[in-house]
Amino acid sequence: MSIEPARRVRRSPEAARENILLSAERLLLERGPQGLKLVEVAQGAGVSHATVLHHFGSIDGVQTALAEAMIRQLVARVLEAERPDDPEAQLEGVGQVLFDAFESAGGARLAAWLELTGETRRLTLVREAVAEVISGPMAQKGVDPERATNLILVAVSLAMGVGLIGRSLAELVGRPPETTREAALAFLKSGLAAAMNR
Amino acid sequence: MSIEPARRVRRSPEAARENILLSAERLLLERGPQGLKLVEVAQGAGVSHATVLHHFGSIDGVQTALAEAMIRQLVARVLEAERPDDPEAQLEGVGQVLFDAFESAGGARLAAWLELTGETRRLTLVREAVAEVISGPMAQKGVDPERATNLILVAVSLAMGVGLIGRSLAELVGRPPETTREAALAFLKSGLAAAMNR
DNA sequence: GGCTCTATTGACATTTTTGTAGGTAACTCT
DNA sequence: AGAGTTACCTACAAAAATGTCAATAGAGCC
Repeated sequence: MSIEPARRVRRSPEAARENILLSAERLLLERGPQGLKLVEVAQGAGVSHATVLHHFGSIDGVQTALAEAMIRQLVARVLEAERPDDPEAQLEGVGQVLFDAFESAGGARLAAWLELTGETRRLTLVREAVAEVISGPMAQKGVDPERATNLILVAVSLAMGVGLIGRSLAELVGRPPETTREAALAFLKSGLAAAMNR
Repeated sequence: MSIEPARRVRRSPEAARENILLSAERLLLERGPQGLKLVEVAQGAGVSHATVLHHFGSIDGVQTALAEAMIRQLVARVLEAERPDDPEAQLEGVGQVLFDAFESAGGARLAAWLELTGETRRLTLVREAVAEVISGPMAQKGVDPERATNLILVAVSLAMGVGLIGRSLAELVGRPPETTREAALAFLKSGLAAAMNR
């Protein structure tokens, strides 16, 4: 019996990259930064590691591309909250969405990873998103930019912290995992309300 | 000229371990989890990498020990805030200290690292610290345990987020780096006040 | 069908990282 | 001073991870 050469799947460059990045993201999320190895990424994507190199040049290339892709996702997700025309409803939902974004799809873990890796330069997209919120719904509600900025800084930081350690923290003190998130959301909401009424 | 065998420093096992962990911590903080290599740790500690293995068995041993040591530090730092006998003063300073703990000495980065690595089991110490605060100053001020827990969850998460991305975030939107921290602290303080008065 | 283009791959080469073994030297105790 | 203990080192070995290269095989086009 002859050895069958494995049947190849040939993708478009874009599809190939996306496929690989998907595997990389999965790995990053469930194994941590340490688990981002060339061969594992390749395996998870169902291709040889040479293919990964072909598309990204090096393992750093993969990291960089992954970071960019994830950030794009994160920002897009947050900005979706701006859809409704009513600024009131927008702000109502903004906290919700913010928390979702950082909690699901590993947003917080992404940010933490970026920080730990020192790749904070890559965050231009985030700046733009923040600017958009400040000049958008915030301004419409008459919050002065200074205060609006502060609020956003706090809200994002909080979402980050909650997304990262919220669940474990709650479980650690014997509460259901969503407790942190709910408490934080309530806390944020009351703070927001206080800031708007003046 | 003869080759001088390098003069050896002989430490006690404890001192040796501490020396090595110090180097490891430095590396973790400035290079990220990826930078925690056996030889680099050894170099930074001024010993051969074989010595590191002698004391910790493996690179994982180093990681584990480091995590434990750092957590111990973090918790100790937070609990220091309980020194003053006056519960009012305690709560006044608790936010401050919490933020310090997570910001300086890489507390937030440690926590993030733990999360990303999935070593969250190791956090028993944290649970104890939280319990202590709840049954200590909080109870004395008459805050019911449920609400106290929620407050702590939020405060810790916030401190975490601020410690991790606070500075970059502020700079990202063109503010001085301490802005996030100050805003968060103010936000937290007003929230705390609200929670106490009822 | 035959041609071109290139995504894909296996096999090899290199570098990095981790781990092992045996001897040496610093310290303590008698 | 001599002996025992063990932290420490150098040198070597093994494994893991990254990267190179030439050949192969899908897919579109003539």
